[in-house]
Amino acid sequence: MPIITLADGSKREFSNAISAYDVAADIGAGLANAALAAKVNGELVDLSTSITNDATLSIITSRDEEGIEVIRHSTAHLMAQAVKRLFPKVQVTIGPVIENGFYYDFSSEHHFTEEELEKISEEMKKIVKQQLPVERQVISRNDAIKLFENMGEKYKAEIIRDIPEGETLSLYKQGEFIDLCRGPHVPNTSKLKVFKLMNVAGAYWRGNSDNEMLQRIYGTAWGDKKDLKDYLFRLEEAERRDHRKLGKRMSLFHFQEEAPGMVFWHPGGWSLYQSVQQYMRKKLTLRDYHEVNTPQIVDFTLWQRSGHADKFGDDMFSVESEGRKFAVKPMNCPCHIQIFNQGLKSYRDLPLRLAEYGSCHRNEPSGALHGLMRVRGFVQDDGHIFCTEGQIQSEVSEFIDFLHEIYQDFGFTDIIYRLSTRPENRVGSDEIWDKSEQALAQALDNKGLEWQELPGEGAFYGPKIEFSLKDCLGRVWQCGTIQVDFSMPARLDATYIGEDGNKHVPVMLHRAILGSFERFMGILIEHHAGNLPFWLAPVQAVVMSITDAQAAYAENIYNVLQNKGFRVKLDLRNEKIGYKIREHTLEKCSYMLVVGNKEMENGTVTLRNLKGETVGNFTESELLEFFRKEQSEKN
RNA sequence: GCCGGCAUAGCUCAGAUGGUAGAGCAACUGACUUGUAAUCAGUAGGUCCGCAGUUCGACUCCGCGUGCCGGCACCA
Repeated sequence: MPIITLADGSKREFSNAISAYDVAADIGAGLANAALAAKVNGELVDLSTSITNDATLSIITSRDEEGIEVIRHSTAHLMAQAVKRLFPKVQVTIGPVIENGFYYDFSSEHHFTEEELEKISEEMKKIVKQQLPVERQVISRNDAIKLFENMGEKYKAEIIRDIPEGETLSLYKQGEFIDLCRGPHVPNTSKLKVFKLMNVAGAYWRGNSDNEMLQRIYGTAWGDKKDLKDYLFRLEEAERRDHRKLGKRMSLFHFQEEAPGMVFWHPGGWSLYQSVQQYMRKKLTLRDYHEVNTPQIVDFTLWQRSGHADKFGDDMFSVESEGRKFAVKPMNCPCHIQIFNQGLKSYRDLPLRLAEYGSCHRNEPSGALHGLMRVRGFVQDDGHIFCTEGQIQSEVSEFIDFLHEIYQDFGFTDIIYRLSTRPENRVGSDEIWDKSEQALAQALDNKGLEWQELPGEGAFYGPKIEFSLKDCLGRVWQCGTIQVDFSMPARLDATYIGEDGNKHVPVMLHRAILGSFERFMGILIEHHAGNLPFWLAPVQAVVMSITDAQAAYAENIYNVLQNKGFRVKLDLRNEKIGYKIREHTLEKCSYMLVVGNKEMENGTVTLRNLKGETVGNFTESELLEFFRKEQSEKN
């Protein structure tokens, strides 16, 4: 006689075991119709699940986040069924839910085309119309292996073989299609109405590049049509922010074939770059960093000693001269140790913070290049903190505060924190790794930050915290980082004299806030959709005249602003004011200063911002005051 | 690097089935002296990514290369 407690706290008693679906039907036909899955005692299950004992129950519909996930998961199965109908030779592999949708990986000689996505989509709609019930069935591991082998699905069989013996597995069957799956799923294919297949891509079996390349079809699925429409609209909006498009339109930078992955910065882009760099310089000084500069090209032996050549030798650009092999530096840390090593250091010198806007080159795989986000030539806001073991905690903590301050100033508050721990290929003892990982985890916890662990993703010399931001399409890019390194200083003979009069090896913290300037520019451009805040805008103001009569007056205002250090342009062209405004708006110039006869008579300018609002009429001194205030917000 | 796609004027893009290219915007010239997102007219502009090949003939078809795009893998 199960007593079922519903989400609203009400209780219902039933005389026999009852399915979640029947409870929904008992509550109301509308709910039964909307029901996709159920949550029994907090566990997400199929609607067909039979409830035999007292339990709490909530019915999951497309209004619940979990309901949407069930839809996406079931839509992945639906797509696999359609693919198998159209391409019987194809083998299925896995089809998980991802943010905003799902994918399914197929093994197939035949390569799917974009047009075939249409056909697959049509077939999916047919299956929806057939209203096939989706049935769960429990099966033993051995029977499952046999079943899929008989179907010729060797990938599924392989997946099951990797599941520990004795575990019960579940199958889901809809019509002729059977898939191994944990579930839960919608009760019937008729529930899957709002989806769109997005694109085809290659993906390695089990994510390993030594394995076969499968074909992945990405799709999106939603609870109702409006949500799908909104999603597709958001995608379009996002594409409009793409830094590669804006960079071209605003003439900030370009790439060309002769220098793949390396940026040609145009005046506007370089202005932005310089604004960011000068801002960082001020901030670093306030935090007791000392800026240095080290060679671009350094003998390969140094990279061998540091351990980089072993792991990354092939990814370094190298040059040869008089029989010596040099590497174009891929990073700055070994060079900073060389500076540390000059002269005897005392514990009193620690922590010693060295910073460099170090230009680095890495021969990234061609397929990895992506606009400004992933390049071969870049500059880091790099820094290395040499300290004692006891200073790690406070240095990391201070660094996180520093990073937050900087991100805040640039308008970033949505930060993803991740801790990458020891990889298989590494240097240093396990004790040292234990200590380093704990130090970083504790620093994050002390700040009350929510973080995620990435096991095995650390650098070869130490664990790291990664601070990531998202691009316009939701792709996550690492910008900031702090890494604990107990190994490299020893490899490169760094020592200091401790309180005890003996030599000790310092700990080195590798750290960056922006990461690479290039990537950060990309993120900045997308974050602001090109409408950079005043203090960063390549062109802060354009002075424009209505007719020739105001030319001298306009030029004077232009000169005053320029002499005060603002980035200004003058537009005296014989064009209509609407034409000039349109052009400078598209160029994303922060303020437009219009001068006509009215302004000339009153000794003012009319200020218009990028949103198209008239800010007001300003005299010369009022204007300077206004701009100074805008500028000083961040500097 | 791997799988797939793409590469035409400064930019955005048209150009079935092979017959050596076209629009809009931008540029240039001229007229217009203009009040808050496009004034009008005219002119010029192309090794159709590169290299080979098939063909009487290739922007178009085949091959190789390069770059870019979407993923995957990689990311000190």
